[in-house]
Amino acid sequence: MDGFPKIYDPISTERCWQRRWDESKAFHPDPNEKGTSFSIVIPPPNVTGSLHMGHAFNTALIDAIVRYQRLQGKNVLCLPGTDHASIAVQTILEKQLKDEGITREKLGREKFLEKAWAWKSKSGGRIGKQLRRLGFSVDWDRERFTLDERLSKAVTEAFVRLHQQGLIYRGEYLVNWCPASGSAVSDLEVEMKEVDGNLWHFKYPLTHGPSQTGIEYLEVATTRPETMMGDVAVAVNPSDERYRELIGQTLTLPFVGRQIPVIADDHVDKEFGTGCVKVTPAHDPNDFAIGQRHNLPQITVMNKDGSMNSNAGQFEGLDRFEARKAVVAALEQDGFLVKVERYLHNVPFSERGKVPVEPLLSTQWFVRMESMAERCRSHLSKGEPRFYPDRWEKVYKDWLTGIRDWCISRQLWWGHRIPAWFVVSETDNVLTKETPYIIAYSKEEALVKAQQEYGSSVVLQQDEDVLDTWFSSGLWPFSTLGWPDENEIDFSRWYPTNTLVTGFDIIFFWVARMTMMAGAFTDKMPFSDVYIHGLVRDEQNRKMSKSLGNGIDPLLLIDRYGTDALRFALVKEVVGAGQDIRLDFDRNTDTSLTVEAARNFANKLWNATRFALLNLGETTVKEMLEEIDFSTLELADQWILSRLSKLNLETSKRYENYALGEAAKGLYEFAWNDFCDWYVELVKRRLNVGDNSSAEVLLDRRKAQLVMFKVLRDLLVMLHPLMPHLTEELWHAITGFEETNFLALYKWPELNEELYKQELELSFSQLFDSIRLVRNLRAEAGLKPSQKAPVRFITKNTNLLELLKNAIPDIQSLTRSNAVEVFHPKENVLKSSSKSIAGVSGELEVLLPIEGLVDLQALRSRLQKDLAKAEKEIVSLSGRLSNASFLRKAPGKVITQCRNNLSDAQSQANLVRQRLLGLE
RNA sequence: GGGCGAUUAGCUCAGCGGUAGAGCGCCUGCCUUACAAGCAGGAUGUCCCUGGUUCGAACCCUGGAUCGCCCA
Repeated sequence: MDGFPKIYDPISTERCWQRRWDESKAFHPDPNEKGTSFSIVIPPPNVTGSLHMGHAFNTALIDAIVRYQRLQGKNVLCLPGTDHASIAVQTILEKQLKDEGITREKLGREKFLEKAWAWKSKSGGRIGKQLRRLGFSVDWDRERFTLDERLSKAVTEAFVRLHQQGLIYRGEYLVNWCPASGSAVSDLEVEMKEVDGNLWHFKYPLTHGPSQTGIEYLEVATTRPETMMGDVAVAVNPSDERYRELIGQTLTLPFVGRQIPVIADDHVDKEFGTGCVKVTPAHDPNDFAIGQRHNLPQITVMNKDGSMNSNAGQFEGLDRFEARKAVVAALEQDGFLVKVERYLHNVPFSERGKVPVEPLLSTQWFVRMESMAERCRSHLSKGEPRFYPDRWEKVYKDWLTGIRDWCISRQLWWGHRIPAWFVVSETDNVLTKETPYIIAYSKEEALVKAQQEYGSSVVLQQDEDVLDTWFSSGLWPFSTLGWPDENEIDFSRWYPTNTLVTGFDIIFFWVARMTMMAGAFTDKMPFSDVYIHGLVRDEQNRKMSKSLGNGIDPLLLIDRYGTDALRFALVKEVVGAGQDIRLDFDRNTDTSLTVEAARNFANKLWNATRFALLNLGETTVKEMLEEIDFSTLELADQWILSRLSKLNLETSKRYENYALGEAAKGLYEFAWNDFCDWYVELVKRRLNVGDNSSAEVLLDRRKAQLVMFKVLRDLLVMLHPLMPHLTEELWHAITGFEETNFLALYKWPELNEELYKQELELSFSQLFDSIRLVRNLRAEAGLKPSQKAPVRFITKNTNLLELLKNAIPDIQSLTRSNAVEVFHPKENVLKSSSKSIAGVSGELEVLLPIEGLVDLQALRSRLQKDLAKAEKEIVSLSGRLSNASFLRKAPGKVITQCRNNLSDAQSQANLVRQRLLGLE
């Protein structure tokens, strides 16, 4: 067994199979092949990133699903790729440029993009390598990147079509402006954070002196004093008696001197502050709405870098936060500041830029969402797609209901440039809000169109902006398969895809965008199932993130424990319904007890296989498995095959229903408990016979070998989706490496329901209980494991009696007894052993006749403990059984069980009492 | 303000109407020739609180507490 060391080395094994799968293109499906299709596109990782635990988790789940489907004989495509992550890449590159002392504007668009591509190919390659180390069974030949030529073509196509349908428009609206990245961002890229700030109260004096009732000024409260130069009105509630007489009058804005009207608007909350609200339409979404209702001007007081502009008068040039201080100081100095309150309020932050977002008026491109969302809602009402766990369906649906338009333009360079050409010659060669534009597939087409409309001397200028990365990601399930060319064979073969597997954090960003885009362009939902999983959290239950620096590098754990161990640990922890999982990790030693346990499991399987091979004999496993005859097997063989067939049924159900954690646990328990702890131990006696034994004994050995290999092989297949490398290695090992195909491309074991024997399983669990009882007694008696001792069973239960009699050799070997006897109480054989150690379980009495060694006191207290337990049970059970309504209303099955349990407890109590008397 | 989830053994989590479970950790004993990354045995719980439904509640329903997340 040179090639089979005692300890499994995952590193070399995993590397070997990864290379072989890769080189033989094992996961490169042929679209022309027969069979049911199954397809998954992976959530494209950010091309700039490196692999984190979230990817490892997502990969473990997807790979389990696709590997399972392959074993089911389907024609499976699992398509990998990355997205271009506009803002992230650009942020990184600009930082690099800054360190070199230049700006992207100085460098120029073309040079900048060259750098971006160079960086992409470096970092994209890294992601690919890392995904390979996870053993991800994707088709690398079909790897895609959102900026690929074909995917870019799909983006243009999508933009053009949406525009034709009137679903894309351009306009000046209040958008979320991120001063850090110098771009607009969408609503989803804004996160609200509670901030401990101030509420400043100011006086705005009435322009024409005191009112009839003597009011000289209105007091307004704001958290953002720096925007006051953009105020165009003060609003009060029309029903507010305090200010009714002032409506229509004007106030004079401090510093600026502008006269602004007092207006009435129902949306003003009378109770909040003074009931007067300053209205700044160009810097606040609510004020923007008020401004629209009252036809107010919009005065922008900031530049796009967050500094104050000329409308801010004396504050021009200051950064917005410096301006806040300066404005407050100036107001105070001039006597306009009434008071300052501490105030906890929500501030919108840019998710990427990590700075407060500035609501800013700006001309951008938008997608009209309502009709697209409506189409999705209608699909959803037909169960398309179906969410696992289903509660996420509600989250998805709620977001689609009352959806807002999507700002898709970004003032960035890295990305898909918007296919819009402005006819600047129509507006004196200057780009303005009024400049007409042409949407086209190419510059040439745009020119032709423009000339037709505006004459031959037009001058065109393409929009500088790019599209939101999620716009292209929204096309991912079909752009990767060849769309817009719907005749593309991959598209017709694998679209729509089957399952999308992703974290709940991107249901809106990505899942909903894909369904909307797919609905619009393919008239189908892009996948039938959405399997939503949780996030991996750190040992303190925090979300792992780059900015916290609390991420755990999966490769660190892979190097230490192996990929399969990490994957199995992650999946086994999933179990429940899309709950977050917490991974323990010791940062000082880079160790994880959870992953270590999974590694130990891998080693257990390795050694179970090692044991099997040590007992193989001369024939090959292949021959062996062909000769198996299920009709003449020993009871233990039948038992393990019954357990195995049950496992087969349960496990395939679990894989189908995305209950992967349960699948993992079920396989773990079967492998470790049923197979290793019981079956292998039982079978050792039968294997451990000399070659010149009788024909009957040799035949029995043969059967044991057969069954052991059958079970092991099926187990390896079923476990393969979760631990692909180890199982591939062991599967080849037990076939003597004669098999040229991969386990990964093999087939799921056939389910033979005739092997399922409920009665037998019950008997064996009784047998195991009996054995455990003996072991327990031996331990209490202080017998060394190596010390042989006799054991006697006494029971009046004839079934149990038979069972134990038949299993005498097994009991002997599993309890290290040198003589096992089984009696009916009528057979009066107990006299000499009244002082032996005894235990009772139900109707079974176990005696260890080892007088002299027995500690009477210990024995008595043990029996008393048993008695107390049995008596407690008797009280509880007889209480229930004497309850008339229980007998009337409870199902017969439960009552019968209750009666049986009671009679067990009673006979146990009686037996224990007798034993105690015998000790007097 | 609206919604979702969690709360079970020291830790991480299963169980979701019929006498409380697993893994890890802990204690005791074992190098029993597959595995000490192992084997055998053992200890450990007001199943967050509160009412209610039920013959019976960790599980279903009221109300509440704490923690976390999403949306406004």
